[in-house]
Amino acid sequence: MDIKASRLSAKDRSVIVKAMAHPTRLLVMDVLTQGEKCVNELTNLAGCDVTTLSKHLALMRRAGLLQCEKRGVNVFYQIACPCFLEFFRCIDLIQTNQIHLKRCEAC
Amino acid sequence: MDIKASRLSAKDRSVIVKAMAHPTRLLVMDVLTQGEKCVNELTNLAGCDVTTLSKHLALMRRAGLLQCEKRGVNVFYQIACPCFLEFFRCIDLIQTNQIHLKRCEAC
DNA sequence: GCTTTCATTGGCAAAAATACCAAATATATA
DNA sequence: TATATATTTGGTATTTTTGCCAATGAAAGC
Repeated sequence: MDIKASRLSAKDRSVIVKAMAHPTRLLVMDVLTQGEKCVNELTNLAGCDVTTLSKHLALMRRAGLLQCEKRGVNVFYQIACPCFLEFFRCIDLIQTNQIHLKRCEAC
Repeated sequence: MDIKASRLSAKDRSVIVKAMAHPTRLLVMDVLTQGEKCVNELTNLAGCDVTTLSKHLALMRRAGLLQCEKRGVNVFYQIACPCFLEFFRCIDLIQTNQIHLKRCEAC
């Protein structure tokens, strides 16, 4: 079964994009492309307070970026949508591309 | 000649993602997928003050999302990287996908 | 039961982002 | 040159986001 994406409004899109727009959250996304991790592990990798990371994760989950599953005392987070690898490639390309583009003389 | 994207840090990526993370800026991106537009036209579509839109555009340009060209009194903006159509499809899919995903019982 | 570990939530101060006004700049045209 | 139009920049009040502490909840082991 194929899922057809309906067109979102700019407002709705911004909720999702904002949920990615933070260094810590992008780091988490990147780490999770390797597979699921629990909050504890992610906290060590991010190097911030657990409570801070927990709030980042909750935000990302509400936006539909992540899914989580509780097993024992741990809560494991994983990426909800596999298209992010493509997304990051795109983002990285923007920066690289920039160097090759002719700058606008007027601006 | 093919451009190879180097891997960016989460911090560098966040600059680019943040530059998209606003309803008005996403609207602009969407409009510009149809082709270049001048600031005046974009202002009418966005429905905010010209000075506000101008600052949004400057931000997006600095991040490498947009390019601009001055012709006469007008400054025309266009998308710098064609991969955004793919990007938006991905974003829209997240929301649609969300409905189909099993919610995490623990969270 | 009590204790420990893992994770989330409430609250709040600090930092960042946003939006408008006023002013400046640039270009075309009379 | 003076005037009108298009756009950008400086300044600032307002709103939003962020990050930590303290407190709470939840599961596992003693």
